Amino acid sequence: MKKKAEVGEDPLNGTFRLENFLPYRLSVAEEAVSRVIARDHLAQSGLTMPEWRLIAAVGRFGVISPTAAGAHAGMDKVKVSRAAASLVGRGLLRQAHDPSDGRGRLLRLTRKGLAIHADLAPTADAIETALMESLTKTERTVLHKALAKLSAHAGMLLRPNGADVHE
Amino acid sequence: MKKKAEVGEDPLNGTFRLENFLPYRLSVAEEAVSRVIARDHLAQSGLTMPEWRLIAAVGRFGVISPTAAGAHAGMDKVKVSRAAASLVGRGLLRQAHDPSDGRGRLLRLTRKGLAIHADLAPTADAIETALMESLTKTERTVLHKALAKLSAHAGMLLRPNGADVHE
DNA sequence: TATTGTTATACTCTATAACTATA
DNA sequence: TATAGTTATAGAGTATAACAATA
Repeated sequence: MKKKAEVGEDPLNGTFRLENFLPYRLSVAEEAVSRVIARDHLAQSGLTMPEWRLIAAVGRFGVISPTAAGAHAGMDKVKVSRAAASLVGRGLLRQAHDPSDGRGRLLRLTRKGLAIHADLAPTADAIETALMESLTKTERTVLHKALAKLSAHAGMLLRPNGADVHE
Repeated sequence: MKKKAEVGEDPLNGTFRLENFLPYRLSVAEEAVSRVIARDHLAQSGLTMPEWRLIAAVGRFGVISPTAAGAHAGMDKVKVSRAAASLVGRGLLRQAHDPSDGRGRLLRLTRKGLAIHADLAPTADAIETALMESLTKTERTVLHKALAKLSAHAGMLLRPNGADVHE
């Protein structure tokens, strides 16, 4: 009787190591980093990550449409719309009609929003510095480049067409 | 009257570039990669990411406790418990009582679960290969190392104690 | 007919804590 | 009292599609 043998047949043969799997490591790193930011910075300001990103995008350009802001912050229009509504409610953002297009809006920060934005840049620098401390100069450079390549490549794999790996 | 000047005072001065901010780039890369996996692999098997990870952990060790599996898959006990319940419901996982500790459980894959696990390793290799294609050998090596360092460093920053950046 | 933006819905995830059963 | 695991609950995030107004 080899019943037991069938069930237990060398369970280690397909030695796949989750901890060496790039997507897993990416996910772990991303979660750890997000957690630091959420706890040490967002929590105090009462901002969510999408709100924080929107403030960064609007603050950088001064006046910008929701669509353009979303493109810069990696958010779709629904997320932008909700983050904007929330920020308006807290008096950090102003939404005006675009005089040149009746459908469009123009976003700009209020004085309160600008104050938060002014804080945001040095805070982000501090975060980045704190995180980057653990890396050598080469690692920092390569990491940035590798992440950019990975994002682009994954994005390409995602296209409905080129989607197939084994083509 | 300098009202206008106050509101609009050089909005570009704190030139913080979200797209160069490491946590943002990490998040973008992670999302893109997750999306590829979810769409091209998980969707077809009907597995969620936690379920996939749990199968990987159990499949690798053959027999393992939920706690130990969670430690290997980066999941807390609640997530493990839910993923396990779901996998048991689909006939992919078996939960037995730990004879040496009445509180503990022992997880092992069913034959069906083993079949999925057997598929999982080559699939993961294909994903990894497809993603890594875009990187040079050096970039791959450095990326792995940098992610490990970053995770560890962020984890350290998260400790209730050492939490302070400016100590 | 296409586009900008808002709203609705349903689903997944996450975090916390309460709970059980053992130790 | 502490630990292994389960269950409950509420909050936040996500995706999708339906919708209104305008182009």
